[in-house]
Amino acid sequence: MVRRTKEEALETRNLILDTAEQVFLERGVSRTSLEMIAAAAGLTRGAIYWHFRNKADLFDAMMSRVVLPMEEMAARASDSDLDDPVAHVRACALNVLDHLTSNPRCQRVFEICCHKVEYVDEMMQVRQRHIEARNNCLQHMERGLRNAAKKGLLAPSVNPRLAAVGLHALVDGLIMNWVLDPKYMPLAREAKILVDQYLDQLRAAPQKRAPGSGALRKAVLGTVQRD
Amino acid sequence: MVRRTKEEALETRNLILDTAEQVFLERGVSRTSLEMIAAAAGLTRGAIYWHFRNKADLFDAMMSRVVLPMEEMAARASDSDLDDPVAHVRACALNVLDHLTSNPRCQRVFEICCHKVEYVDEMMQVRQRHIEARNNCLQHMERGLRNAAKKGLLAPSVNPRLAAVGLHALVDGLIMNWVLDPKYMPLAREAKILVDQYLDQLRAAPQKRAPGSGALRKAVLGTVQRD
DNA sequence: TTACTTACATACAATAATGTATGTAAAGTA
DNA sequence: TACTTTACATACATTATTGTATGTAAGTAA
Repeated sequence: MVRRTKEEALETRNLILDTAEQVFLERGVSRTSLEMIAAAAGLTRGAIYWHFRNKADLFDAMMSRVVLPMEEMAARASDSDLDDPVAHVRACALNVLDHLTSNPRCQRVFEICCHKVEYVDEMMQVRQRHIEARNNCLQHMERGLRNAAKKGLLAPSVNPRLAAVGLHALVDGLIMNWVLDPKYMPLAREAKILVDQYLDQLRAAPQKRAPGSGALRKAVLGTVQRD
Repeated sequence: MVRRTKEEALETRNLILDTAEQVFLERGVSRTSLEMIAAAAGLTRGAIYWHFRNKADLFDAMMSRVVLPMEEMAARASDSDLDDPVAHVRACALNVLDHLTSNPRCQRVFEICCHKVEYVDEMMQVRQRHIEARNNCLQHMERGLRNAAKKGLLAPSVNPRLAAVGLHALVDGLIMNWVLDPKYMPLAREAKILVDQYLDQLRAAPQKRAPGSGALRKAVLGTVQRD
């Protein structure tokens, strides 16, 4: 291999990351040596050690390519839709689902960080990052629901924190099970129905119903097909 | 080490499994050598190779100590409560939660198989077993809800399969997030509330409400504390 | 053009883990 | 009691992987 210019070096770096994704997915992070990645990319370990300090650093870079854009999405989502908090929460959840189902790289990396890596030592910080992202998401949802409650959009008996925990667990559970086995169900479509159902239930209190919520409920449930 | 009798050999086997649990939890499955486990147990690799073929076999045995009892639980649960299917589904979900929160070994092994192992090669069969168990659980829930629907216990608009998927994802999501970080919330207590809330919503259809369901709903939501 | 730096490839040394083979003392058995 | 088997421990050979050190040709700046 001959000497490369700066742009070509960046291409090499991306090639390494792409290849690492592939090989990690096939063989798991622990069982892939840097030699395997290098060979699969048509390079040598020298190239990898030039761009990354070691396997953990490479893994981290691979994660960042997926996580950073998603964190930006979340940050942008915080600014909008301040007038209808429930719609905002809904949009957030559906955004994540949409992004996941439409982005193959995201799917691969999710599969890797869910089932192809062990969270010990240096990897523990990735896990910590995951926990913090979740807590952020929860706080965000809770604030949204709390605002909605203040505007009288929710049943007065609804506990915003618990409702947020429930919604998050529902979405997270759907995602996890879909990642585990994509034949599980058509994620984007059915998750949407379930999320709407869940949110509608928060609105449709027996005591006092927001106008139109019944209609929404009926419409939502009406899309459900028996098989 | 001197020669052991049969019962003592069984003790040795259990000691190996207990120790493996510990070390896998601390260092991850890939990074633990059989030498580490042996040393931590005050034995040598010879003992491990006598009782197990290799690390995968040892891992499998460790899993079985937790999974087999749970599968038995599930099998027993299928026989009872045929008159009130919804209560049955509820009991199933809460049983799992109760078992997990009250059984430290179950917690350790869950943590291991969720975050300390990579599902490749021989481990793929463990994953397959997980998928099948989930599908069984889903089918079981769906049947329960379908029976409940036949008895008029559910809103007619409820799709049993989708409702089962939702309930399962909710419980699974709660468990996963609690395993990820037990500080997350008091699992047993709050999950119970959310499950009841979810099931009550299936009953409390706008069109036609089963008698008493409104009271249940109110009682359930009433236990929610604002913090 | 020279001198320096970049972007890799190649070579080397050290370690660690695995599976198997062999050793051994006690337990079981006839 | 003598033999066989069990339940381990010990020793060995092989292989894989890592980090680093060094080499090198091409780009880049003065």
